[in-house]
Formats: sequence, C-alpha cells, structure tokens
Amino acid sequence: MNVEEIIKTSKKIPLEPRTVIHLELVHNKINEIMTGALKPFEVSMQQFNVLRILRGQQGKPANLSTINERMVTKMSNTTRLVDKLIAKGHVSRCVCPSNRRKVEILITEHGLDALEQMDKALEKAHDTILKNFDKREMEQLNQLLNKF
Amino acid sequence: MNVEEIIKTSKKIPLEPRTVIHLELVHNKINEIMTGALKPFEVSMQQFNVLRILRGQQGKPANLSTINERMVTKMSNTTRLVDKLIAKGHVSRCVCPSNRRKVEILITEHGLDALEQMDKALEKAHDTILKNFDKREMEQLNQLLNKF
DNA sequence: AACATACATTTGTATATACAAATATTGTTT
DNA sequence: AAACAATATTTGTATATACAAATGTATGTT
Repeated sequence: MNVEEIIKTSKKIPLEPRTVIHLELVHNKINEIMTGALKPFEVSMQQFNVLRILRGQQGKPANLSTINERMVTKMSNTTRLVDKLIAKGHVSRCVCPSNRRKVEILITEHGLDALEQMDKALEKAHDTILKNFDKREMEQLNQLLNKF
Repeated sequence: MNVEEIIKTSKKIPLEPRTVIHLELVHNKINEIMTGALKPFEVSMQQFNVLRILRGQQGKPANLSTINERMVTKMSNTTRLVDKLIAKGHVSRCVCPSNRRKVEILITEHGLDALEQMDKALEKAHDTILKNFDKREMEQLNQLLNKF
C-alpha cells in the first residue's frame, strides 16, 4: 500500500499525519474486505460481532450491557442491532424474570449454524488482509499498536 | 492499549484475528480523537479532508472527481459533502464554463480562515494520538502498514 | 411506604454512508 | 445531424450511526 499514490499527492507528508492517514487507509481496506465477506450472510460487522459474543456465552443468556462492553466497536444502540438479528432468526430475546429491566439474549440454533459459515468466510478474509505478513511481523505490528 | 481488556475477554485470541481487531480498536480511538477535535468547527473528517484538498489546489478550482480521487476515504457522494461545505460558507461552486458537465469548486476566504484553525486542532489531535511513539517507532509502523 | 437515585433499555431524531438509478453534457460513429 | 457511448454529477432510497431524551425497573434512604 502506497499512501501518496492512493491519495494522489506528490507532496511529502510529514510523519505524524502520514501515520494517521496510513492507519485510516488500512482500516478502509480491512473494512471493505470484511464487509464483502459478510455480505452473502446479510449481516454487518457489528451484527457478526454480537453473534460471536453470544456464542461465547455458551448457552448463558447475555444482556445488552454485557454485549456492549464486549463489542470491538461499542455502540449506544445495541437494542436495534439485536432487533435486526431477531428479524433474521439468529437470536432470541426475552425479559429477564428476576430483574425486569434486563433482557436475556440468546443465540439460536439457526444463528449458530449461520455463524459457523460466517467464521469460514471471515477466516479467509483475514488471510487476504494479512497475506503479506509473517508471524514475526504480525507480532511486531501488534506490539507497536499496543502503544496507542 | 490492551485488546483483551477493551473487549473484556479472558480467552487467548489467535494472532490473525487479534491483529485485525487491534487495528479496528486503534482506528476507533483515532476516530474519536479526531472527530472530537473537529467538533467545535462543526465539520466531519471527510469535510475537513475536502477543505484541505481544495486549499492544496492553490486557487485552481477542483471538480468532484478530482476531489474524490484525492480523498483518504473515497465517497460516492461528494456532491452532498460539498453541499454541506457550501451551506457553511467554506466553499463555492459553479458550473465549469468550458465543460458544463463539470463543476468548479473553490475554497472561500472564510473556508481558508476556518481551515487554519482546524489545522491547529488537528495537529494537537495527532500529538495526542501518537504521544507514545518516537520517530523510529513511527517509521517502523509505517513500514509495516505498507505491507497491507 | 414514599422518595430520590441509579440502572438498563428503548425511542426519537439528525446526520452519514452505501448503492443504484437518473440526469445532463460531451465526444464519437455512422 | 442522429444515434450512441462515455463521462460527471445529482438524486433517491435504504440502512447505519451518533447523540440526547424518555421510559421502565430496581435499589437505597429516610
């Protein structure tokens, strides 16, 4: 990836802004590949994230705040995100019997099946995204990203 | 930044997905800081990007496709982006006299003034974002990001 | 028990984005 | 010159996101 080529500039960009732009460009590329991989399943990356969190619960129901705090990109509106997943039959929701201001959210069998397919697609997407990296480089990158 | 802490997981995440998640978390953080820095000026990052492209034209008018190909995050809808900037008095637009399917877009004096203020805010934002990096590490990071 | 406070979710609304289709202008072919 | 294709912009529409406010429920205090 060549920053200057992508944003069609011949000027030299100072290191700080260049780094930030670079990260944004990488994010755009990753986003495009992952969204594309999920497209056949008609779920967004956020919805996929919620499904994985629910599977991680291993049968235990989750409430909205738990989902929220585990999401990669935190959202104020998990309610509507879950609504979409219910509409697709991937999850179920009911009011928590002990504390009625909470809701219990579970992934359905259908959701688990779909998620398995999505996993495969995402794994491929990850391979595509990181095809130029070996293990050492990935570790090095992670180490640098820790500094943020 | 600690990935596992942010997404509240105790499980070990394999290196590939962890790298992708890490990048997403960094992007979220950068996005938050930059959006916050631009908030007082009531422009989005995309709008700011357009203003900078127009200033870079040094008086020469730009058309929509030129703006588009120079944007960090390419958008199908530069028209409406420019509409917003016109509404704020930052840019002007007129139909190109020689080729009437083109439009000529220019940054106004008012836009240039505002942009100067924004630049200062953004520079601070960049410093905040990259406060833990020295020059060598930034260069190393850029080099790794090139692999995408 | 009444009240205030904190908590968890939902709703409303404005704005942003993605994607497809429509419109307008120019250039090319016959 | 008429027809067609290519280009540049605009519009429409559906969905996503950000943010603030509203709702409903539980908990603690007096």
